[in-house]
Amino acid sequence: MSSFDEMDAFEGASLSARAMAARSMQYLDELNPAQREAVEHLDGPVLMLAGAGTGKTKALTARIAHLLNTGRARPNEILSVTFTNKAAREMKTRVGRLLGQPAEGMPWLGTFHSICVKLLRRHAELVNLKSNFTILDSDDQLRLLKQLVQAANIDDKRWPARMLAGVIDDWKNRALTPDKVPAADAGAYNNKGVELYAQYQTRLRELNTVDFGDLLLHMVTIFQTHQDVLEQYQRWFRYILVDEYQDTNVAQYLWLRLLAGAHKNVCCVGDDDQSIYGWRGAEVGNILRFEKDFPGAFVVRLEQNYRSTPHILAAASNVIRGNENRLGKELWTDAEGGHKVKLIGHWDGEEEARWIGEEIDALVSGTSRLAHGRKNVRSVSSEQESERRSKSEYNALKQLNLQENLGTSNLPEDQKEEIRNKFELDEIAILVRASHQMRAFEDRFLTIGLPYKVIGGPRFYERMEIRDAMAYFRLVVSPEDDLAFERIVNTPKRGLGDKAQQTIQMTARENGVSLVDGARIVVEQGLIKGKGGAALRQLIEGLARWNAMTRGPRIEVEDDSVIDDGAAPMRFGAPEHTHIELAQIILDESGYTTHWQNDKTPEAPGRLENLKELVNQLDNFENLQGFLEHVSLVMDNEKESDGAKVSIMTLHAAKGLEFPAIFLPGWEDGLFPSQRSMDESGIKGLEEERRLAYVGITRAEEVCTISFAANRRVFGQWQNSMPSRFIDELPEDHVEVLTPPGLYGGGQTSAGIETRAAEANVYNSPGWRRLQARQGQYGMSQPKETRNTVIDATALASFTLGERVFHQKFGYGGVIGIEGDKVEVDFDKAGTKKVVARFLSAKDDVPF
DNA sequence: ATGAACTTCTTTTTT
DNA sequence: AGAAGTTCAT
Repeated sequence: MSSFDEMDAFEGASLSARAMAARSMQYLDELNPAQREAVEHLDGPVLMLAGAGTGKTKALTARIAHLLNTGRARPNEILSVTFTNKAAREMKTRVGRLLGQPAEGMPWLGTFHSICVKLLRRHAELVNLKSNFTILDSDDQLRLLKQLVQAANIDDKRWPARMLAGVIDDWKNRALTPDKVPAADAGAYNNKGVELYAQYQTRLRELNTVDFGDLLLHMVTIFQTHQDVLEQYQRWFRYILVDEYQDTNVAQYLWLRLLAGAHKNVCCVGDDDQSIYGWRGAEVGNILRFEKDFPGAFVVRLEQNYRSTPHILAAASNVIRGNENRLGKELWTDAEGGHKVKLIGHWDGEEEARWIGEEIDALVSGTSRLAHGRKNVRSVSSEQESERRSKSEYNALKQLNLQENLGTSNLPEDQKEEIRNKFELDEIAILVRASHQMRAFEDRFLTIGLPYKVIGGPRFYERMEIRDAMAYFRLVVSPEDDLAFERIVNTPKRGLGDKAQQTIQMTARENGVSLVDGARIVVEQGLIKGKGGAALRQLIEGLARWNAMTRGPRIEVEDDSVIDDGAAPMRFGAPEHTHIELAQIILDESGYTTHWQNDKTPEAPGRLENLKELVNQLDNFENLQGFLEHVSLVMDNEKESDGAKVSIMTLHAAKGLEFPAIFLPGWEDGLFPSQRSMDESGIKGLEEERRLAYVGITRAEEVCTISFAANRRVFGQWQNSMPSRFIDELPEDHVEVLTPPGLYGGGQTSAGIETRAAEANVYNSPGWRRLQARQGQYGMSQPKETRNTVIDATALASFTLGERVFHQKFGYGGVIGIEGDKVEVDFDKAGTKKVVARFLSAKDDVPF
């Protein structure tokens, strides 16, 4: 590895400090006082507590510009870490714009993971890896663990490999190598957790592979055990910036502390109220503890919000106030007017989807009652929004038309009003708690022809055909990738079943070689007869041929010790085919393309389409290796957007985004807050759910509509539920309760006796009564008929001994005793419990 | 070895 | 309701 001096020799690189100094410092004038403090306080530890919509990214990018402008650091000496690729991209473009040139000179602006890959490639040998290690995806990880579990003779029914994966992930998040797992965790995974973890790590090394957690873990290990390496980077990264600090886990925290340990020029930006990744190992404690970790830290709060109307802010603030452990911030805004947060209840999930669909139509056509007088709050729109707006020519044109219409035309007042109130589809988003909620909306929007897109949905690179194709590429690039081999030996079908694959495995193991080499031996010795043998020979020969095509003559490059260039030190001459051609050749010659061409299922054409898209994407990369690495790190795909669409996404995926109009459906106890969260993490879990609610509300600029349904299909069975407890936490003065359609006895929704049963149940719930009380207060009419007859269908259900039943909290079980309305159940997972009958449903019995 | 019929279990959230 | 995994007949 390069020495320090060599790095220093790189002084004149990229943007020179002098060029920067010549630029104006105009960006400072655009900041408010708090932002400006955060930007100008360059040295020593800084904690920037930035509430939602307070111009955090603006401050962060201005800070980078200022570091460069004042000559504190060169672009490649600033380490700037984000969590998501999206955030990294945005930072890059905005820094670029600020500097008036592309931010290519900022090689260390990226996600934790992408930066760690770069570092680890340079120091792989220190943790017994080769620098061309591959990165495992979760699919492969699971397959590998399954093998280990089976080899250890563990019943993977009782102890699923998934669970082991979770345990190991958790340890890695806490920066624990197998030898450091505390005794308290020894019982994990049936006492075998630690042992299997160690085996897993060994296996990964054998395969020259790392999983996601390893990227951080290995670097922490290296920094902890190789002082010289650490010091080198401590000196190189003169300034460190961290975005979304509240989401860091222990490993990331250690990594940062090690790197910042010498100069402590670290600026962490975050919002404890937006910490929503605790389940993934994020430690809110990191941000709460910052001042202790870095004594003398300069703490600055950004509290002026540029995004939302006062009503929306008030609603969000009131909800988050319910949390105990916060650093405490109060958002405020200059803006005035705007709409109250809307609240509406529905009969069931489908009706909720239908209603939202109609409201979106109304918003788009300018006739929505949700958004009268939109113009009043336009001035509030934040920077991000105006950027988005200016990006879209279509929108710009529309703005022009709008002004023309308002100013010069003789349109009647009401028509002008309509134009004023119009929203674009891409200004509207639906944020759900759990992704299964999306289906109702997709179904509905498809039938009414409303254009929508699912953000962060099933990802391009996670599709079966893409992963298959990638496995071929991987195998061609690195023939020792056994996992890739396993994936594609019999895809497309080659007549190589379990038995044939076992033969290959055994041969490989006996000879101590990779599966590809094992298979080659199998072919040479003719261990597999007939069709399968011939097909295997063809595959092996193909792999060798394609592998040869990846490179021309090999060229040794002298160690280029340039620290800010992540490229591997070995290069090859120009191959005969471009990697794009090669990819096509691989897919065609392996028979994979044909496989889908012959497939009669309706999704086959789409899959072929995706494969084509995959090959097209290769154009953006120099070679297959580069592409593969990109994919393993950047699993998201920016789909080409043809025309404006409504966005549907999870609340988690919505963090960092904003929309003029937001719909928040499914606010029902058990769904949101999620039952599982509360069961697993108690108060902590509930508080995280509440932060999620806060994140959701604060995404809205002008219109925020919260809704809940009395009935919802869960696992194919109807369940009724109470409005979310968070609804109680909304401040009445800032909420308008809309009258649910179908409440007046009539309507499409009441369907006979079943309706009555469920209505009785829900309308007697405390949540519903609260809602009704509120409606009265707002002068809205009561339902014509108040039904007090309690006919609770589920309570009437009788159970028999031995019957299979389901409980929402405890899962499946068998009935072992009955006492009145209490039933004793031996649950598969939760043990024996006595529960009230109405919380149980017969396994094959629909409650209504 | 393969596909069709049958089962079991799922639902958080993701770099 | 649907995916994913299992079993069974070809």
